[in-house]
Amino acid sequence: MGTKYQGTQDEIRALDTYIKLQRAAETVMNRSTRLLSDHNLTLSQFSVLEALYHLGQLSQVDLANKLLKSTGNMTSVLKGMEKRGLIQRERSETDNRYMEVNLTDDGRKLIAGYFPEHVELVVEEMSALTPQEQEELARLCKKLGLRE
Amino acid sequence: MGTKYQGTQDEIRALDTYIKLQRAAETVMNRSTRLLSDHNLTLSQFSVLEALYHLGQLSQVDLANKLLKSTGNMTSVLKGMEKRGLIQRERSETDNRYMEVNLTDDGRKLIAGYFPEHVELVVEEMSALTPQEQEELARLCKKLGLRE
DNA sequence: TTCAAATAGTTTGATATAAAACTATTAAAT
DNA sequence: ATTTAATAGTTTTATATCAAACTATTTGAA
Repeated sequence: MGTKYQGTQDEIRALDTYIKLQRAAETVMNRSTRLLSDHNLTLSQFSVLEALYHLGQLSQVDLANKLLKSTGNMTSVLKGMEKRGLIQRERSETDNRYMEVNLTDDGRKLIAGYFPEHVELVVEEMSALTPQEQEELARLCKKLGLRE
Repeated sequence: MGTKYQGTQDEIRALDTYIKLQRAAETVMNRSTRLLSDHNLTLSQFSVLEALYHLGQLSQVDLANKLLKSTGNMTSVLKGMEKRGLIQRERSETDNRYMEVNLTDDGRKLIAGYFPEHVELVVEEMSALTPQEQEELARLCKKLGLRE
C-alpha cells in the first residue's frame, strides 16, 4: 500500500483498455467453450478441427502459425488427435520436411456436428452488443492486431 | 470442402467479431509479455504479483477468482512462488480455511521494478488506437464482459 | 557443387491449467 | 445441537504450452 502506480492519463487509459480487452476476451472464451467437454474436445483440439474444416489440408507449421502456437505444441496436440482418429498426417511428397494434416471422416463428422452449436454460443455472447457495436468492436480489434 | 458453414448475417457478424476479439487480445498479450522471461517471471506469476501489489493481501480463492483460474491452479502456482520467495502464505486466524497470501520484500521489489516496463509495453500496444478509440474499445469490452 | 543457413518437425524439461475426487473447516437449517 | 451445505484448499490425472536443443531436409550462396 502507498506504493500504487502513479500513471499519466495516457498510461491509465491504455492500462484500463488493455485490462478490459483481456478480461472480455477471456470471459467470452470461457463461456463460449463451456460445452466442448460434452464432445470430449479440448479447446486446442477444437481449434485444429475448425481450421482444417474451413481451410482444408494444412501443414503443422501452417497450423502453428494460424493458431499462434509453437511447433512443439502442435506436435503434441496432433499426436493426441491422430491417436484418437480425428486427423491423419503424412509426409509431403514434394518436400519431405512437411507433414500434411487432414481431417479423418470421424474428425469431419465431429466438427460438422459441433460447429453450429459453437456458432450459437458465440451469437449468444455477442448479443450483449448491438450489430453496430459489434462491427465497431471488430474494427478496433483488427486495428489493434494489425499494428505492424 | 463444399461443407462450408452457411450462416445468417447475425451469425457471420458475431463470428467475425468474436474471432477478431480473441485474436487481438492474444496478439496484444503476446507482445506485451514478451520481456517477462528477462525477469524470470511467467505470466501467471506476474499476474499474481500484480494483483497483490495493487490490492494487498488476498486469499487463494480471491486470487483464483480475480485471475479467472481454478483453485487447484492457484495452489500450484503459489507453491512455486513461495518456494522462490516471492510470496508468503499463512492460515487466517479468524477462519482456518483461508490461506492469506502476501508479497515478500523480494516479491514487492520485483513487481515494483517491472511494472513501469509493463505499462510502457501496454501503452505502446494501445497506441495503435487513438485515445477516443481506446475509450470506445474499453466501453465495448466492458459491456461484453458484464453480460449477466 | 558444396557447404552454410533456413525451415519443418520432434523431444525434453519446466510450468500452467482444468476437472474431479478429496480433506478440513465453517455456516446454515431444522 | 446435530446434521447438512457450502466453502477453501490440496492432490491427482490429463492435456497444453513454450523454450531450447536437436534431427532431417531443402535452399541459397560462394
